[in-house]
Amino acid sequence: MPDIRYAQFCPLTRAVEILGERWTLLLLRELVPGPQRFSDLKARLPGVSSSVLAGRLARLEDKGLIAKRDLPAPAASTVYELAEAGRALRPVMMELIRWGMRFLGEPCPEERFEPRWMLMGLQTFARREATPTCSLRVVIAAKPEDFEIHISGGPEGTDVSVLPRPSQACVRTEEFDLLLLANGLLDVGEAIACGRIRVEGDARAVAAIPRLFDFRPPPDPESIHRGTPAQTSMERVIPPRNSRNKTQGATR
Amino acid sequence: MPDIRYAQFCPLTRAVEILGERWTLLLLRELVPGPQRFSDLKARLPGVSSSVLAGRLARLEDKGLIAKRDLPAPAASTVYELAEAGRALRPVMMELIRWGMRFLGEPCPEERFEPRWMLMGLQTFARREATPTCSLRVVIAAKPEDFEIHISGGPEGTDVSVLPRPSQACVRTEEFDLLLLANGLLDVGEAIACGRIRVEGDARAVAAIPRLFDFRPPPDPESIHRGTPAQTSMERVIPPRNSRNKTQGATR
DNA sequence: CTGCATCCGCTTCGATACTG
DNA sequence: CAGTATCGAAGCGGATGCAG
Repeated sequence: MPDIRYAQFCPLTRAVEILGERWTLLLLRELVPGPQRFSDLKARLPGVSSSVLAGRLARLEDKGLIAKRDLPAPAASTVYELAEAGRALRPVMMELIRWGMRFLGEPCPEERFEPRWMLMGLQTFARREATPTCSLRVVIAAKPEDFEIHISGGPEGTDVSVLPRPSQACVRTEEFDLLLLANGLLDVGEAIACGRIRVEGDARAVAAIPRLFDFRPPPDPESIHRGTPAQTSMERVIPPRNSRNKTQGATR
Repeated sequence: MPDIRYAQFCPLTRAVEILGERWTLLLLRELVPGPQRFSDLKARLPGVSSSVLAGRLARLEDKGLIAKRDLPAPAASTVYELAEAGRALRPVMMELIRWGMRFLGEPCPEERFEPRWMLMGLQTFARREATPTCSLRVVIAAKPEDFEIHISGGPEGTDVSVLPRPSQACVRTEEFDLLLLANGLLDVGEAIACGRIRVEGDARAVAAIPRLFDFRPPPDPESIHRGTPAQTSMERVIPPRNSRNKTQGATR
């Protein structure tokens, strides 16, 4: 399994040499909430073949993104978990999630959805200015097993985690309704009224959810500075040199 | 050229469906400093085939990442430039550059280097706390033509741009010596003394370069919170359930 | 000369089967 | 459960051709 090489001395090239293959980033995303076994990964990545998955895991372990660990006591199995270089990908994934939101659209009927995929999304769009006063446990009902997300006040605003927190309230949702609640597409009171979500404990913790997140994309800097965005580029306007003429060495 | 589809309702999946193919992100990187023609892109991306490049360009235009524009007056040619969704990739690229720095290492002899690849790198590692007092024009000597980068004080600390700025000083460097200067691997006085760089104007602008950038990677949050990073994961420790036993529906 | 389209040999991928 | 082996299909790199 030879490495992909672009033969460029550039940090972005180094990154895509490691991350740019099929499945690689999605595989790493699966390891963010916690360690996973080979079969867990294969089951949650529909369409990936065993050999490709094994190859990816070996490469990523070799590069120091993930580590293989043997479970000790009862479940004698091996799990894969993020290593330091893999954990350092969090800002990359969050920016990819922020950017990818504009293409999310509506879910196609044949598309899968795993509740854990919301974890980093909620972390990405959590407002740093807003801190929840009540700690909330969210149970997302899912088919093989439920998935829990804890929303509480942290040192840097809203804290979203899978780690257990003491919670004053608990809400049970289906599918990606938590996402709809967070960006205001699903009204909290309405969802409670029609039984779409079920709340126990302090209901204000659930009512506060829409204020804790901000899904709006950042403004385009080009449309701020200049008037006609269609005429301008990101940095320079045009390179009007045609091929190699006499102005070759002119450094102004 | 059918789209890559992972059949997952997830913003990260949407992002890698568009960006995850070979060459795509490197192609977009080439458009960051300004518009480029088809042949420019093909020349600067060694190894890419015409058909793949044409396919990528068509797809990216279709998705709204880039736009095709016909040059008006003398050079009757078409150029590709970033559109809004392509410009919005800047944070993604910067985080990929920040992450990829740990794998940059030394340049292999067969690896290419383009001065423009340093632009976003310098922007990524520019310290927000430090603002240069003198504006500096950097001319990087390159083979087909030189490349210019302007380092000046901006509203958000150090400003690095290809756009022309009024400059109090000018320095001429070779290859990636600007990178070495910025992270302190090449001493300014020493480089001047041995003729490796040539300075005109206020020499303090060049001497200030190492203070304007910080290439250190951010600390691993895991190694801060806990004592034994080898034993812990990013979020949860282990999922010790073995296959499907009776605890399937227990939500604690 | 630029901007592709076409063809060809090679690598990679996806699906299934098989094994320790 | 954790992979390895196999095989047809698709994607890719390189060369060539061709229209504007």
